[in-house]
Amino acid sequence: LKTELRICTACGEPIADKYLFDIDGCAWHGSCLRCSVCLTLLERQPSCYFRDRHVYCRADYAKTFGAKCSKCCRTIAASDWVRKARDLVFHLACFSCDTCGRQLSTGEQFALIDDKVMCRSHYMDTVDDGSNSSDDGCSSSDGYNKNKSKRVRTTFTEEQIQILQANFQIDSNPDGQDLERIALATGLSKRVTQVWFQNSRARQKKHVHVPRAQDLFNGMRSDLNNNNHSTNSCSSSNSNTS
DNA sequence: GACTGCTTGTAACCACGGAC
DNA sequence: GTCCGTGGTTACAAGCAGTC
Repeated sequence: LKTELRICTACGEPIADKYLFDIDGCAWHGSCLRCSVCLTLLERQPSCYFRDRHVYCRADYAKTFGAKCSKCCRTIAASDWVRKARDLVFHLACFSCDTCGRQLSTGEQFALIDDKVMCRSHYMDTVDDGSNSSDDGCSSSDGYNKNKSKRVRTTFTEEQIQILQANFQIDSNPDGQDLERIALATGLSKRVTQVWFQNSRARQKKHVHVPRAQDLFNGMRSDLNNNNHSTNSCSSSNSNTS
């Protein structure tokens, strides 16, 4: 509450309102506090950003001044999952080996050479090539085969699982565009997302079948109970089922 | 507590088939 | 031929029990 009238930074008019917005020494009418990019009214927003005498909503500030992914050079949104390597920041899906393109997982070892990310195996290849044989032929054409038996397992976060499961309930068989959208939302690669949906469909089928077998078993048990003194063959089939 | 071996769940992969 | 789905398999990671 001010005793002297202050000038609104946006409209230049004195502010006679009971309340005003004061950001870094500049004042606004509540009705004048808008994002300078999208013009969204920020009066009731939980936060806003102020830079070079311009006000921004959260999203536009991130777009304009936010960190950029060191791989794709696109802006990193506040909601994006990221990985950090030294002072570099990557989208989760962009944090992949520059040689083989494989997305790197949490806890996995990697190398950072001249702002390029390398998985452990390709980094070791590079080191080996430099120190041992300069070119033995096998690594140049298909060096990945050497490490093909080493399968790297992605560990999903709880949030990623929630997003995937929510989408699975809506559509268990999403098309390519939906897969890309879900991949973007989770920060996973499209391939990993696709495999997750494949496995989930298989799991669902499996779990549908298991209860039926259980029902069958329960049915047999109830039959057994109904025919209280049945023959030994019944009990033997019972044990087989279990 | 540390180590080992076994079991279980599941991500990733492969082979195959169908649709286009 | 390419793309995508399914079913089956492989390999990884975590949990658990047993042993020292």
